[in-house]
Amino acid sequence: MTRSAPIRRTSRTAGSRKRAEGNAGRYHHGALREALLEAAERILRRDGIGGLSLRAAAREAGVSHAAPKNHFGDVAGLMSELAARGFERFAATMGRSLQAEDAPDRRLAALGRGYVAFARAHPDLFLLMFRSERLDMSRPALRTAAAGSLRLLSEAVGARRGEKMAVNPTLAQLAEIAVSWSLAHGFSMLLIDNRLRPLLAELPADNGADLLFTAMLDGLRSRRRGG
Amino acid sequence: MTRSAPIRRTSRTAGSRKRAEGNAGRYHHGALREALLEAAERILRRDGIGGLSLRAAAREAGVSHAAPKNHFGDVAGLMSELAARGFERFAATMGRSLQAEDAPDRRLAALGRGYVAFARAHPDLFLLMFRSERLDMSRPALRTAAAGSLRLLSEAVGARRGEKMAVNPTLAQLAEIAVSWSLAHGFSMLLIDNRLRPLLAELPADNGADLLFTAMLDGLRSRRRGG
DNA sequence: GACAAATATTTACGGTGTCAATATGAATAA
DNA sequence: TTATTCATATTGACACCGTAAATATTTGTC
Repeated sequence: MTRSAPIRRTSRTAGSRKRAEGNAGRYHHGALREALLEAAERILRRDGIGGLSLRAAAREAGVSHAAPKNHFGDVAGLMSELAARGFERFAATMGRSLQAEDAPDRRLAALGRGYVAFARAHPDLFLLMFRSERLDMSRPALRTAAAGSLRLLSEAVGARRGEKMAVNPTLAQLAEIAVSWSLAHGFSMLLIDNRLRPLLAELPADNGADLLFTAMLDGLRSRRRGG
Repeated sequence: MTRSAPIRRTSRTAGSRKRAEGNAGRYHHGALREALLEAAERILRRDGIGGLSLRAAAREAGVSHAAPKNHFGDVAGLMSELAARGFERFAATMGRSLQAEDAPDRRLAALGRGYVAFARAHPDLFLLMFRSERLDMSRPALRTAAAGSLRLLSEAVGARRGEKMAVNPTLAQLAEIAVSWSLAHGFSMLLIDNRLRPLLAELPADNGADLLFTAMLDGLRSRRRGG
């Protein structure tokens, strides 16, 4: 993730640079789109998904409440671009998890752990990424980014099955993708919505979720051997 | 001070019944709590979760926007009571699914199908039931109703394992509960959020979701036998 | 009938998204 | 250089939203 840090130079030397990066305080911000996305992500972390609004992002970025319209159109636009970035980081997280393993079945399990780890590390971003009613799924950036994450899963499943994923996947392939996805997604959702508390209450407080998820995968594996 | 508005009286005969059911239009509604819950559910169906608000529910019930406060306190109160009712019907749906089967493993599968069927039949109510940020999980009605649904699942898993669920469940038991729950929940969420579209595009349009979910459960069963 | 408690309304405040009108400045052409 | 055009930002308005305080009305109870 090589994103150049936004240098907020408040000096007014600024010269005649195109799209200066640190125009805070000027009438034309210069890099407002980027600044708004960063502001929105900051809000998401600090105040949760309930605190994120167009006006809040504008306030956080230090511009007027209507300024975001030029860059995102409406609130769904901002949310969707933010979600798209989320999916990119999501895929990166799972990609790193994959690299740590070699055997195909272990790689699929690692993908699942990466899925859950991302949801736990960025719960509100994760919620936003899957809150369709606040998103505009027709946005190319969002479509592409979401599709990228799905491809990761699809290929990991194909590898585990020792099959190459063709244009027309079989029902068994689709079913295994759906199983893996539903398992990781359901666990993540229930976990960050605090719905697993009754189960986690029976487990060590510090790493109960990890323990439980590992036991879930182990249980499925032992089933395959005839449990 | 002469205020013109509050005459309203639509001239029903309206004897002196206590808690009459048809008090619409009177200053004291008589059964406003119930009416608000029904109004809210109607809105949820008609306008989706984005259209549901305290004021919208009051409007739909024909009372002033501040009237709900007496019965639910705040917006989380209304949402939570609505979610509690949702969980009761949720449990009833899954209970009916259970009754249709006899063998424990088929009963667990039926529970999962009931889970998904409810989510598809009442998508916005289902979303609300699991949207923790808009709920007050400390409300007894909601706690109780949610716990009831979980107990259904817990017992179905216990029966499948041929074990009685004790006060202190084992890790393997917890793991199987979490697997079943995560699977049904993740599939439901992804389905009603339209995230499974890439997968369903490869399947018949009319019953692709059923086909896929069945294939998922079959895949897991065949694993147990050594696939 | 008088009075207290419950319930509903009105009014007000600050928050939200979105739109239209306006202001500013950067880029471009003359 | 100067003039003009166009993208970008601000301002103000409107209709929603949740919540609170003050007020009005009805019900229930002495």
